[in-house]
Amino acid sequence: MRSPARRATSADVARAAGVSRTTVSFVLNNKPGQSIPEETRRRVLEAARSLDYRPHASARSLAAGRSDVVLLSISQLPIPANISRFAEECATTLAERGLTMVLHLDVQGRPLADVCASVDASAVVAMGDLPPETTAALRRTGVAVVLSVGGDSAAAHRDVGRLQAEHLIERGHRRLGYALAGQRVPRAMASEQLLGVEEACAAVGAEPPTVLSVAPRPADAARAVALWRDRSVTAVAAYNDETALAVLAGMRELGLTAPDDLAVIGADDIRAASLVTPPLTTVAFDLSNAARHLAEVVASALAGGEARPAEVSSGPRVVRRESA
Amino acid sequence: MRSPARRATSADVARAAGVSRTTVSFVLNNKPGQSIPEETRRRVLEAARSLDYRPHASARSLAAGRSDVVLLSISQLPIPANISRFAEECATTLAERGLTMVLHLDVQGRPLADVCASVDASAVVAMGDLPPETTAALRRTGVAVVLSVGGDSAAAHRDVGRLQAEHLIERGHRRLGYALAGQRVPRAMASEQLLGVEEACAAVGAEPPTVLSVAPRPADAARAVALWRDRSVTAVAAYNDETALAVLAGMRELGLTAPDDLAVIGADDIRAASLVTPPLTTVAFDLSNAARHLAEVVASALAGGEARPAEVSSGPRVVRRESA
DNA sequence: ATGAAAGCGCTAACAT
DNA sequence: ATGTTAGCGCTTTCAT
Repeated sequence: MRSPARRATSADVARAAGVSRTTVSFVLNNKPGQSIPEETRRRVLEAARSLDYRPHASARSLAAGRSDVVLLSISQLPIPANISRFAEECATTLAERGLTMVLHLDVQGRPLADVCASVDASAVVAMGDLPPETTAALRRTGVAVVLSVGGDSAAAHRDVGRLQAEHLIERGHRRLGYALAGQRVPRAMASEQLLGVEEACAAVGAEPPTVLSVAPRPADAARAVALWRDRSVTAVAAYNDETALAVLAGMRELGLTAPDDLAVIGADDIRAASLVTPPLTTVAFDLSNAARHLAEVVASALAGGEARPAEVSSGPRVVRRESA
Repeated sequence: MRSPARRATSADVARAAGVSRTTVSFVLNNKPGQSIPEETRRRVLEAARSLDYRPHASARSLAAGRSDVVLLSISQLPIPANISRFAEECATTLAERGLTMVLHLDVQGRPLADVCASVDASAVVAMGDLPPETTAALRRTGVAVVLSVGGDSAAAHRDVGRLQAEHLIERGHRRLGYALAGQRVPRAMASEQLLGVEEACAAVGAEPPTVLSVAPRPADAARAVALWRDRSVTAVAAYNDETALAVLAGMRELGLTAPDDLAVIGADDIRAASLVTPPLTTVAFDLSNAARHLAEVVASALAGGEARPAEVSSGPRVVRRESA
């Protein structure tokens, strides 16, 4: 009947180092404005290490009034590849600042505020838009920082759309189509991107794109393709690579091939993009800069600064392959 | 200069309802063995609602000795579609039991135990294997329940492999290949699946599969394909759909087509599988039953029961398309 | 430079 | 049936 292996507390560390708990707290959090002799500091650190001490998160945040948990709320499912990468980068950067980021799949019928309260998050960043009332609820729950990326404030997706259209236009196309994903998708993201396409068209005096929604099924896509060709569209920009793949499949069903019968450009650069025939031209966006930037914003906001929604630019670039 | 909008505490609720904090705690957690009159209960609930009261997670877990946070640790990146769905289902089921599940991307050079400590998780389930020392560290950190799915204990992937091979064998193939993903992947998952393939081969007296690793690049895949054909392999089972897509791309590079020159079967049924040419035959596995089951195990373990690693079966089935 | 002491908001014996 | 009380482990002001 062995003892329950109680976890080491700061009192244990204090005892082992022969100092008070206050001192332990000071050195472990290296509180500024204290002048702790190197020797003492060393003893404390050593004691903590040897006891494998980890502060009890709940006690810590109860006392301090804020946790160091950041919640990243994702509302797209399955989680797109670039968002995974974004999340990873965010987590890493935040970790460097002593913060812990975890993901939440915002697809269950459960108020975001509930989840935040349960994990005691002190910041939440949402991919996509956040309804104002949700933001308010979050604030009321005690979440200090609420940010959303890819929402209205993010110019990133507009750039993606612009790039897609510019690439197509450069290759001589004048009548463009835009393929909306036939599934639930953050409205703002899609419409920003479309806006970018429209701007690029307008810039060269071309007609606005013919917007069609295409579900990820060859048959559905074929219908859309036929429609575009009726309207003498010669190139289409798709909301994302999966949608672009669907368009390609639709074309195949009609015996058409890209880019000659219809040029197609996607967005995301998912793995499959380079594995199909013809390999899909797409706009890759590297969210990792954005992620690092965002993480900094969150961290400094939490540290007392202001939470400016941060123009998150993703530095999109076209990856030219063969479909356009 | 308005007040900081302090969050309502259980004391506020008690005051509003005209009872003690103990009573509030009892009715809010509906503690068994107490006989609270309906009237009192109603008053408390009403007060809580009107104050938009949410228990402070850290205070609660500090006092109770355990949080209701469950961490799902994922080590594959990008997050595969079926794992997203699995996670969603888990979260939903756990929520019904009052638990909150969040995701952790286990790819940063940060000990899992650290993260658990930071979010004060009382259970962690890992997709894939967990090194024994990690498990030990977790335990030491105070994590009550440690489970891993897709690890040694999960027969699920073996079934996937068996199904792949059986499908191929049924269609007359006797010399099989197996395509390992050319990237970091949970060892156990891959080897379980491979084991399934081997078993199915053995069952009909066929030679064991020729295992080759293929990176997600057409050129690399082409090399593998050539090798298989040298060895008179006529069909290959791939670790997942992306790998299968790569094989298909490699074949195309060699002017070969599936299933005639080489039959290919994937696993996962990702969206792109149905959008390529030829449409990819694959094994779909619905992890949602598994998820619900797992959630139950976690919940009851947390409630005092034992944490049996749970035979998580995913009910895989082959989705026959045209590549095999 | 270090320590004593007072909470943070909650739960759970124990009393009434 | 409800209230009193004592912590949970930590941070932080105020003394020393």
